[in-house]
Amino acid sequence: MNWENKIISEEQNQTARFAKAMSHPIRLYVLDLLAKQTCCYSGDLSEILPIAKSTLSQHLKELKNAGLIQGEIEPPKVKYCLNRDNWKLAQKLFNNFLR
Amino acid sequence: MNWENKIISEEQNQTARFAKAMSHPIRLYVLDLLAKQTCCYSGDLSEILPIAKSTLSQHLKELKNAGLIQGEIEPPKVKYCLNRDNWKLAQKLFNNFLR
DNA sequence: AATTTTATTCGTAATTTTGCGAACTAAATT
DNA sequence: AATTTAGTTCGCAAAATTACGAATAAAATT
Repeated sequence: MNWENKIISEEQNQTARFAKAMSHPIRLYVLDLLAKQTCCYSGDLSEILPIAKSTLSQHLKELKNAGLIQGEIEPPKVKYCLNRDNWKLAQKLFNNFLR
Repeated sequence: MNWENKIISEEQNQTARFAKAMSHPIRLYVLDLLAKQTCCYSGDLSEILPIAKSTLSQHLKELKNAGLIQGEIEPPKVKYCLNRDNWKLAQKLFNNFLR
């Protein structure tokens, strides 16, 4: 869903992509948590959130695809952290957009 | 899609709702336009945007349902404007969230 | 009264999203 | 070598989203 028809700018497309990643309460919760602390394990999230592990995995994958988080393998666990660069980019884009 | 399971706060749910409204390039474009000028007619948007009028109507309806815009009937046209109160709320929520 | 203008709603189809449990992977432990 | 632990991927179903054209609505103009 990338309107490159010169009507919608690349900046707008990127903002929409970030918004989409944030548009599900579970994903927003995960981002919120990661923004407030350093990192967390997938298992910690799985204990808190009332969804199947496979569903959580999918949401984490979407956040990764959107570039907002990254996962480091610490066998047998996976530690997730914010992607700080893209988080800053999101700040910038939404700040501009909502001005 | 409103997780009122005390795990996800009402603030987070509201932020996710706004994000969802912003998650489509066409809707983002409309919001961007309305934020930069005062108001505009549905017909103006229809001329600019490469989608059917009925599709545009649906997107405008979603933005209205999310509380981000409002339409005033000026027969036979409809003038759309930002809902400034909720726009401010969105600013606040995203500012907090992305901090 | 018939027509024109502007926009919405309806009906429908294609695609995407969301969610689950079962099956699988990969490393660590027994 | 078998088991345990932590997560992901697969296969599937239900629901939501996106999009279109046709039909409709409502006021203004002819």
